[in-house]
Amino acid sequence: MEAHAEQDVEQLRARLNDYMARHGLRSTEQRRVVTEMFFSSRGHLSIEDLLEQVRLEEPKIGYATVYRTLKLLKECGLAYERHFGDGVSRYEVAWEDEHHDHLICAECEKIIEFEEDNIEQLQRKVASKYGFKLVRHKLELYGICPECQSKKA
Amino acid sequence: MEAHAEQDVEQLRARLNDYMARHGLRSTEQRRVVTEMFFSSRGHLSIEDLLEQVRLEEPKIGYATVYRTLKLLKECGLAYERHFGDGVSRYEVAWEDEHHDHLICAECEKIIEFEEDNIEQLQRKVASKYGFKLVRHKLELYGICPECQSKKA
DNA sequence: TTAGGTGCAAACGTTTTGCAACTTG
DNA sequence: CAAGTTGCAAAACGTTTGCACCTAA
Repeated sequence: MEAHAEQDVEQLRARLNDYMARHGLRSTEQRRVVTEMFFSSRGHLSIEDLLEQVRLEEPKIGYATVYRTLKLLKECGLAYERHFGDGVSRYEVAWEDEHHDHLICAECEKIIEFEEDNIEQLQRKVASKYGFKLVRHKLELYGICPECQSKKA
Repeated sequence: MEAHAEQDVEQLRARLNDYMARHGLRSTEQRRVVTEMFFSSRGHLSIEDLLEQVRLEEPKIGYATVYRTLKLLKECGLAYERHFGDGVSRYEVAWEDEHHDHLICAECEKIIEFEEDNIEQLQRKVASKYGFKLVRHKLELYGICPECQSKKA
C-alpha cells in the first residue's frame, strides 16, 4: 500500500468542494485542517487519533468539529466508517479507484488489506440475483495470523 | 428461511448447558427465559427487542441480565453480535450448520440473508494466501432493493 | 452454606446537540 | 449582514459495573 499521488488527493478536494458548493457549505480553516489531515492519513483512524493529529496544527480544535467534519465526509462519500468490535468508529479515506477488504487477526488485531476481484464479481452476481443494485460492500475475514499461530504452538 | 427444528434448539441447549457446567455457572429462571426467547427468535435482535419479548413472560427482568446473558451466549459461540451502522448491537443465533451473509437495502434497511459457497471458498483462498487460519467472516452487501428502485423511478 | 446471579441505579465512553460567539461569502 | 460554523459543556445514547439482596446447587 504505497502513498497516494497528489493528483488523487486533488480529486478528493475537488469532490469535497463540489459537494460543499452544491449545499451552500463554507470552507473554514478548521475544515481544511481536518480534511487535509484525514486525506493524508493511512489506515483506520478514530476520532481521537485524528483530533490528536489535527491539534498539532490547530490546538484549539474541539471534538465536535472533528465529528462534524467526518460526518460531512461520510455524507459526500469521501470517508468510510468502520466498526471493528471495540466501541469506537474508525474512518478510512474512500479513494476513488481503490477498494479493498480486511483480513484481521483475531489475536493481535493486525489488519491486512486485500483486493480480490473474483469475490467482487460474485458479490455483484448475488446482488443481481435478488434484484438489488449494489452500492457498496463490507467484507471482513477474521483469522489467526502466522505469527500468532506459531506463538501458540 | 424456515423455522428451526426442535432438535436444533435442543442442540443449542445442550451446548449451553455443557459450557455452563464446565464453568460452574448456574441455570436460573431468568437465564432460561432469555435464552429460550433468543433461541426461538428469527433475525437480528437488539437488546431492547429481546428485553421487550422477555418481559412479556418475566416482567421483572432488567437490562443488565439480558446484556449479561447475551455476553454469555457470545462467549460460548451460540450468538453472533452484529453492527449494522446505527449504534446498536444486534444478536443472531449461531446455528451449528448454517452460515449466511447479509444483503441490506440502503434505503429501507430490509435485510436479506444469503449463502454463497463460491464466495466462502475464495475467502479461504485469500486467508491462506496470507498464511491466516480463517476463523470467521463478515460479508455485508449494501444496495438498493427492487422496491426502492421502482419507488425512485 | 457459598459461589454465583439478579435488579437497580450510578458510572462509563462515545457521539450528538444547544447555544452564544464568531466567520465566511 | 445573513447564514453557516465553532468550541464548550451538557445531554444523550448504548453498555457496563458496584452493590446489597437473593437463589441454585
